Amino acid sequence: MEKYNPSQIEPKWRKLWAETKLYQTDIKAAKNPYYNLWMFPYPSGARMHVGHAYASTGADIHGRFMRMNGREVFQPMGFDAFGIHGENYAIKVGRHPKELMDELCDRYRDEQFKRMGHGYDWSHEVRTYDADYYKWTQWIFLKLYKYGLAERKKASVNWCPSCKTVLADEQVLCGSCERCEAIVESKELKQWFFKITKYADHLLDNLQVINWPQKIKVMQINWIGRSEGAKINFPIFNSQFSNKKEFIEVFTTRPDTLFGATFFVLAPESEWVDKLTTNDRKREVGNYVRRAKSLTMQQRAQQKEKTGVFTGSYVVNPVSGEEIPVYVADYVLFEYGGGAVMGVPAHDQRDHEFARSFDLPVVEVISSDSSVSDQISQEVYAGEGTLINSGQFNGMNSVEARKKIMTMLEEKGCGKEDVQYKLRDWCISRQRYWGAPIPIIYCEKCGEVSVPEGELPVLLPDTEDWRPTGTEESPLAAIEGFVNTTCHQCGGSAKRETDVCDTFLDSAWYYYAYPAYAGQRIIANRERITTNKISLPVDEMEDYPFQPDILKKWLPVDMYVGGAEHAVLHLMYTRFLTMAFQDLGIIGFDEPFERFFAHGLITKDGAKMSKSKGNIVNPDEYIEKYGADAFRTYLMFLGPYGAGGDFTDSGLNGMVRFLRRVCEVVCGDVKAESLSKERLRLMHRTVKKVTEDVRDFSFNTAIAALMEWVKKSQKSEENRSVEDNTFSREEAEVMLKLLAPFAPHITEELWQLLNGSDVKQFTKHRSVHFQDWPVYDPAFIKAKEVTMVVQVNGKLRGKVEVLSGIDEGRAREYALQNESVRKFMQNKKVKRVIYVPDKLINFVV
RNA sequence: GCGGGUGUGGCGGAAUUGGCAGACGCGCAGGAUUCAGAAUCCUGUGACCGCGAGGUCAUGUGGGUUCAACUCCCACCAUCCGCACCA
Repeated sequence: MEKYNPSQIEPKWRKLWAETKLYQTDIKAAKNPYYNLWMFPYPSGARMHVGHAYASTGADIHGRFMRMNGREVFQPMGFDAFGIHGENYAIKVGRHPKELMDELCDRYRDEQFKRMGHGYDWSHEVRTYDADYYKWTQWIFLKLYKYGLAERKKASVNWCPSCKTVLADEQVLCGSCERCEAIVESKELKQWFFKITKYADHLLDNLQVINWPQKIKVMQINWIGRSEGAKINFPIFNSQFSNKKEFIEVFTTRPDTLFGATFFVLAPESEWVDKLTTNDRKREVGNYVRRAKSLTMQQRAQQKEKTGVFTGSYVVNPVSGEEIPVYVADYVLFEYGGGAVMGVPAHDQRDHEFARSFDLPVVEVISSDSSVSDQISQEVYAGEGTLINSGQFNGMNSVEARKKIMTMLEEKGCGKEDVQYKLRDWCISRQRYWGAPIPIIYCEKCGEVSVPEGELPVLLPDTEDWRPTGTEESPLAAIEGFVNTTCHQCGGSAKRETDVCDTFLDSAWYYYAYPAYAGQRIIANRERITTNKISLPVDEMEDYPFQPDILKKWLPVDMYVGGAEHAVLHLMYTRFLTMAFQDLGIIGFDEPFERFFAHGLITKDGAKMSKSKGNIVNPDEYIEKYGADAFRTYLMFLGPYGAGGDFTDSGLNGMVRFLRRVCEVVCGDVKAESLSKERLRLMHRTVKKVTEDVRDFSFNTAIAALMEWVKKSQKSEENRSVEDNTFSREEAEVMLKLLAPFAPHITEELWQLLNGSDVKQFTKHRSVHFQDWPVYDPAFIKAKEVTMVVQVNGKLRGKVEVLSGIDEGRAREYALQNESVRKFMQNKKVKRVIYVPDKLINFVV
């Protein structure tokens, strides 16, 4: 091949691959299945981003590698195009979401993803806004509803004033909306929730058995936020209540500090506030609560000074018997631990700040066991230590005291062990248009009724008034033909739920749909569910989208590649859903992804890419100019795939140079028929290195090894003597196979040239992508002669070539033949010799 | 504040897990080719001293362990990410 011409060969091969259905997997017949999945993208801009190209390329390389290692790889693709991200973009450009998403998905697929040369099986493409898809999203909602995992309840929820909808906790980042960065407000609204909290421990425990990056596991652990402690009852001491034995419950992780509780604080939203406020303090407390409720959570957290007001009431410390004042303060969260806190100012930073503001007594009850200087440096000691000022528990270690105090409380019936979680239920209602309608109706007589499964999907009505209203109601609420319906139970008039599902529900189950999806629809299955773990008996026959044989063959997903930013969003929701599916008896496993790999992010010229900086990398331009192979390989060469890298335009030239050199080296006239030991060693070493690196997602070093191989063999003895730059046939085949996952087009072209194949007779078996991955022979890797490093006092003083495996005495002899070494050894006495066979000898003098 | 990560030439990054620091690539410099440029090829490229052979210093900073430290330990600094009044 004279010239490296990607613009000619790349489209040619993509066309042939499509025509021969090279990447279509036989879902039913596959014997050695491997489900390789990449987080499907959501179109939220005119074109695909370079981040999509980067992430998808790494996943594709993994899939190709597994295929060449004998697995039947299923690598589907689709679009997460239902939901707020796409809708926000539609609002921005003033287009109807349906029309826009059809256009964008087609463009992303046909003009962009297909040009990357990925081995996707597009015959199973999924789009989450297809009625055939969201029918099953609604079906999932109904299943969870039926078994008590979905419920409508009034709660304090996050409201994004810009997106005009509520959001789940996970979709609020540092007090701002995940999508538009507006500051989130809190509102008391009746919304639909999925009970993910029921699975808190299951989600936590399973982290120990899945092969996921530690980073993601830690984020999930922190998000679930399991705390072990106690619930303690504080009796109310107040003239208004003197006759009743009422008490307030608080949660604490430190019951050992109970003797140090000198005050009591309620969250402004707590129902106790009204009950406990004495008449003379009603006005002041009312004002404070009103003000607190008007602040966003972020504003509350950013206040420098702790604020609050006295309610006029007292509660009794259950161990010391002291009456302690009850305050209302906005530093106490209503959603956590019952919205009340016992104030221990000596051992909690926040309580200490509050006590200082209100001149409340500080009683030290834990004495630090560490040195005096440590104690002085810390105002508030939150660590473990010895109990003081704590009655019969004095002198006891705080860890032990914790248990003893809990036992005592339990015996007295005023407390018990308890576990609290930071995790809250998943709010899935959205007051938006572009989502799956929640399949529930409200009947005047029967109340809340689910839509019968046979009536699914509840179609999203077409309308021109689809923009968010800001009235706490979805635009669907204004469409009478949609809202008004009849109750299928009593036949009376009823109204539909008008909110739609969170888009994270759409994406929480898409990988179940891929294998079941063919010809744009899910092939449903009629099955009797029998293994239901949730107590309700299930005896009906019903349609469901999971065909047992396909499920068993393809799921769980073998490898999932995606961004770490979804750690507590998609990755948490989808684990929850899988666990729920198992408990519902519709699948037989509880983790969706056996392995997950989090890719890094790319920067441009050292800076984060952003429109304002004008440093956006548009993949199309680079593919056009350099070809997909060079672009792919370059992206993977930037840095470790898990860490990302920095994109510079000039770097691509180097990759084109490399691919051109590969063409030269593979297609020149073959001169070296039998390879020297050195050349063989080089080849086997490269196979080993590339195999291990690709297996470990170390794509950058795998490419470096291939480059090194080309460079070194060009300079080897054979080539120098014949003044030629070619590989032997064996080397050429191995090179093409090793490079094939990175540069699929050019390797296919060269493979066909090498084998003199006729393009018209191209089949799977003739494709380089269906060849067996090369194996290396360790016997060839081992060198007869090795370079031994000679050190004197740990400093490099010389190198000698020695036979591999010589003993220390011989090594010593060789080493001392080196002049430079002798110079440093002169007039010195050898105290010690350290010998590392085949590597190094060090004389200590 | 808490949790996790990272820190190596002009730049992106290597280093078989304690054993030759800087693989590979970009960039740069010199040379070949060319009327000239582009492209391509060859050579060089951490810093400092030296004409040279060679030497000294170098992996964020300071200490330590070791014959030997980018790698292990302690302290600190910088930076990125996540969480953030979770009792």
